[in-house]
Amino acid sequence: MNDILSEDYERFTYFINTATDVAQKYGFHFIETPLLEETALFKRSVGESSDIVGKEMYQFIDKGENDVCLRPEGTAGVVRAFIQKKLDKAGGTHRFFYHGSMFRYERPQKGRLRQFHQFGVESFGVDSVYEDATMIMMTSDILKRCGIGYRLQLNSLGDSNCMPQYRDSLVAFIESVEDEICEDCKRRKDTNPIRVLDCKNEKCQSLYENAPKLLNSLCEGCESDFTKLKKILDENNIAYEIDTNLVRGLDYYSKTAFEFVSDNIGSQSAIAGGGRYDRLVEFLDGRPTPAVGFAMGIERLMELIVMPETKREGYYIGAMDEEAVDLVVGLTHKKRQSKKVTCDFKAKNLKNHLKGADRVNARFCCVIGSDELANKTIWIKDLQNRTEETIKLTEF
RNA sequence: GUGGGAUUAGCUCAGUUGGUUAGAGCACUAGUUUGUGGCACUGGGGGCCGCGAGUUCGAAUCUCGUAUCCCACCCCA
Repeated sequence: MNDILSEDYERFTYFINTATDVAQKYGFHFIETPLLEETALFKRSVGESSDIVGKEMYQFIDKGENDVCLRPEGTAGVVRAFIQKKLDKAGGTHRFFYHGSMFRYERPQKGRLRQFHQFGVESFGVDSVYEDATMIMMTSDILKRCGIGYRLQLNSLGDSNCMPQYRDSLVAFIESVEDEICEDCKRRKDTNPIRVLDCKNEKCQSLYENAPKLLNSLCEGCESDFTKLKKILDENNIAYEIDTNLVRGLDYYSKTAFEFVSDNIGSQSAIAGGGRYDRLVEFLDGRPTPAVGFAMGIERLMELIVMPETKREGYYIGAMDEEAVDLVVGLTHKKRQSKKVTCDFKAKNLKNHLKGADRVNARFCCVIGSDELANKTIWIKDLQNRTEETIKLTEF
């Protein structure tokens, strides 16, 4: 759990605004879904075998005996809303983006919080691999506009034609070496066998060199889509690495899987992840609808965002005489109808007012002292150009 | 769920073998000319030393418990 304020808030909103602008340029529309959903939704979509559902959900029974939980990710809720609004039956394409809090009960560490924020995008109704490429381009655009460097990792997970077959052959392979692999891998064999491939245990790794490769087992359709995707990215100058071990942790992904990683933020290096999930809508009782999406973890991006230079803005108004304070307050109220104004209620000398104006990064420092009070004028200094003038109050 | 580290001023941290009134830098506030900013100088405010027990003449310091945070594993954004 983390508070977001001051400079963090500046960065946070800067990211949301930038990502929103990019998503809108791609023709996506904002969608807001509830933080609370029925637990069953995530069990059916994310998958019972995943850690997220297995042990990381903030789950409870509410006063109406409903089994609910705070959403651990964004896609399931958006798909639920998509189906509930009968957009699956309406046909056509529907493109959404969202941002908000997600909750996972895990041991916190750098870049991993129990309440965190994601910015995500979901596209429904487009089965073309061009849409997959578009998702990657959008992610890349957002990161670039925020000045964030990244590596893009790419894989294909196959579809219902080729994936189950591959899974079986992999499990058979694991069983052939089961006596020699680590405890974690033995567990993974049952929960999520593909995960064994990126086990960090060296002994396991050497054993798995001979394991069947997912990319060699793709069916014709998946194979040609993957080839096409790489071609599109090449032609649009988006660099990528093929990572045959890249497996999305959520059960609903198929075909394209991608992950953007940063080497500069500690061990939690994934800053964005996504892929295609053509079967999810029908898993949740909608009409079969191809879909693809991605999500970005905002907290992980925070320290990587390069903020634009802040410019001096607005006015600072202060008094050097107690008698002028009331006047200054009135002027501030008037000026605030159109400008950002900071007002200091304490009478102090000019130097302190100038310091104060600097501190709030004001463009103009306006001061009324005894001379100005007598002459009904106000002294104004442009702190950027270092020019100054004294004008009549009626002109201020 | 497993392992390690930390907790002293608003922030980053010193603090000797246990010994007077617990320090520094930054930040804040004021003054250095009732009139010129980012710098400098001088002063000032600000601490349940995470919390609770214990040992001791005496604990920020030693012991135990507890809470919180951090880092890593697992997994994920």
